[in-house]
Amino acid sequence: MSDSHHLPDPQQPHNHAHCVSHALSAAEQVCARDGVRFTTLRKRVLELVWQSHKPLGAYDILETLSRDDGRRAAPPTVYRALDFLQEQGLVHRIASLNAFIGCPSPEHRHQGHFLICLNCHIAIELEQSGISDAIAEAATSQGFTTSSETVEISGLCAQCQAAA
Amino acid sequence: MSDSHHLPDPQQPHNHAHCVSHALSAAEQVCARDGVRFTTLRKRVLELVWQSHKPLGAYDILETLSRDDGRRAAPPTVYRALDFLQEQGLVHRIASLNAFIGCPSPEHRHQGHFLICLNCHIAIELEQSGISDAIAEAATSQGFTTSSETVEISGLCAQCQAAA
DNA sequence: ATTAGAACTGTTATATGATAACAGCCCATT
DNA sequence: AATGGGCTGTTATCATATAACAGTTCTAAT
Repeated sequence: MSDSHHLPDPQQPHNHAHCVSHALSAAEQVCARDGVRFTTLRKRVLELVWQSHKPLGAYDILETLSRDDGRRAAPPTVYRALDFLQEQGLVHRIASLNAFIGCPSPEHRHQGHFLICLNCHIAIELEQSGISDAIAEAATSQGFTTSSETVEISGLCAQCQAAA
Repeated sequence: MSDSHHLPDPQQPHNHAHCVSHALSAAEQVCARDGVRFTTLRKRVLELVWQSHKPLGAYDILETLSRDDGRRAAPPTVYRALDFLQEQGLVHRIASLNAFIGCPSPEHRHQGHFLICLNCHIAIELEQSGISDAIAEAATSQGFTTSSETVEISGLCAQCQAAA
């Protein structure tokens, strides 16, 4: 479980196969650790979510799945897999997009905070950002107890700005 | 436009009629200032959104509207009004709830950041919270240019914790 | 090895949230 | 009073998500 190496910056060109294989093996480990079943379907869905760094809609996944199998899969098939993956912290849901994205560091449970590019549609998960601290402070000041955080920042990523 | 007085804490019992009348007159002023039409429909929808401090779904608004008029209103009627109100900064959309809530301070344009109680369903808009600073810092560190922020914190408000 | 129960998946139907497209109306300006 | 832009009505449809139940597969206990 040596996870001290860096994952590539999703904004930069990179060998994305590494992202996928890393995500899948991390998922195997998480599921083994937690004693839950990483079934074929769940693995396929996670793999599809990881096909890029862009959040993917449930119906997009459904379509790919249906095409691959040559028969029409139904929504609950995908939603149940996605629910499972979210529960295990393997994917995050992006509320502002109704879409799902793979979590790059599922071994420790956390809330995802995202930068979402309006141009290339990539979503970058922020880690150690100070945002959680600011939220905790604001919540405390109102006597509020936090149980989940939705933080989704839309704008332009560095690459797309450079291109424009 | 003297707006230096305090709005009541939505968590505390308060004379909610004041909230509504304040919101409506603020809206009148904003629309007059910006040269846009605060029509009867738009006013009615804003009033409905302000019936409580709980985010309200578009179809809830639609239902009330239909009931009041004795005939079935159609979704675009409400969505167009809501779009307008959002554009003017008079309401915010809560992405994690697919719902809408009145903005307590529409005179200056801003992103809403919210604490949302899972028990009583009230949403408290944070003002001056330090969250924006933390976001700006995180975005800058990634070379990202922010154009909009979705910040929605779910948990338990002070009142509901006290009650439990 | 067998089996009973739990967990997972398939399938049909439906709920819920949002928008496209076009017709008609109102109202501010001329 | 005419006209043109903006607002609203209406129908149809799309997009996202879930309920309910049937059937299958896996696991754990015998």
